[in-house]
Amino acid sequence: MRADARRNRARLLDAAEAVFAAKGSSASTEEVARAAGVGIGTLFRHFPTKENLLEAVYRARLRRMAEAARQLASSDDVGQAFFEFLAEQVAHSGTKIAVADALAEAGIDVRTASADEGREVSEALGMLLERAQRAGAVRPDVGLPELMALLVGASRAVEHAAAEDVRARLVGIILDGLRPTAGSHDRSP
Amino acid sequence: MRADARRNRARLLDAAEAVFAAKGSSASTEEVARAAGVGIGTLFRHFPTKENLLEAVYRARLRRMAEAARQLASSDDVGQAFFEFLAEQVAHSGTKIAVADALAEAGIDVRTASADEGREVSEALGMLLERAQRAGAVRPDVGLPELMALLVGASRAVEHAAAEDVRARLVGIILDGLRPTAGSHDRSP
DNA sequence: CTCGAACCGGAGTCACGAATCCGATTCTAT
DNA sequence: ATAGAATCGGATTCGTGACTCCGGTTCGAG
Repeated sequence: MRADARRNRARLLDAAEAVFAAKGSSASTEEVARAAGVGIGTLFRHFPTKENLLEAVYRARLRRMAEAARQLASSDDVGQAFFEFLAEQVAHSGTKIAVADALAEAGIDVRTASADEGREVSEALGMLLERAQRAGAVRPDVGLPELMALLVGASRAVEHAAAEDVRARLVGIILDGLRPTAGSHDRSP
Repeated sequence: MRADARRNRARLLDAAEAVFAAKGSSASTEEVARAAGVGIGTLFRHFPTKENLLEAVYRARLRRMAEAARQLASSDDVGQAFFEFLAEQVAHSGTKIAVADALAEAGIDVRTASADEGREVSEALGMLLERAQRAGAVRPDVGLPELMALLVGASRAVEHAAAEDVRARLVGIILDGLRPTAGSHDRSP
């Protein structure tokens, strides 16, 4: 693969992630190409289908997420790491709609195309969850399915909270539901 | 307004709600018309724009939601009523994507078109929340914005949980986050 | 340096879906 | 019962966006 081809492919992936994050996955391919600074032809050579491009973006995102989870799973304080991970993933969920859509589509992809990345995330997240539970930081009746669905929902919820402080409190509320016994309910940090 | 016109309008609204709930709001107008048993022309006479049709569906949904909240606000046990309301709205959120999208779009409409219904929901929900808090059933640092965002997020989350028991547990987790101190964490009812 | 292969770009094709138009078909007031 | 006004329905128009095609350009091995 030629050097310029690889560079363009990388640019396209980055641009796609940014554009889809900002405008939703119904943004046009042309816009992605423009944002990447390449022609449409180039986009379609690298990703023969829009769906294909979306899938690539999702996979990359999933891979990063799995990586983050894996790293945190071996942290000193697994409980704290667990909640930090969730807060991080939700709050900083790309810039906007990214993680939610990524996981939404991933829910489909897991069973179809991007099975590898899906499994990766499942394993890493499952590990993190299990350890956090064993450490007594998370109520024991929460399973991996609940956690993944909750992650999606939390991301969505945050999208609909404009103000920053509302977002923060929202994440706090959701995470508190995961604790074995309710934590401090202070409104200000 | 002629009787058949009114009847067709009602049919269209029902069909639209069902179709959009089942297939998302990107379903085609033709499909809605077919489901309603009328021609496309009829659809566009009643709702001159697809956006217009969507808005009508959302408004209707919001109105029903506000109505439900109002009724429960004067219940004997406001706390229980509060949680039942949320569980009901989330679980039975139309059949699929409805409430989430409805509220999502409503978030926009509230500031623009369907201001009336938006305010209605806000008031009713705010009332319900306040009373539930005063009754000590809901932690006091939760505001209306958090609650509405949480409603959206919870609906979304539930969508991504296929199994019925996962859904139930998920709702439980989310609602527990709203309690002043964690409730029972039993896995089975 | 040079040549061929691979890559780039964007004008053009094609399909799909929203919205229009008007002859055919009801309804309702008289 | 009947006129005529409003409504219905679907063939058609128009716009948008995914995807193709091919001449021009760029890379890199010899």
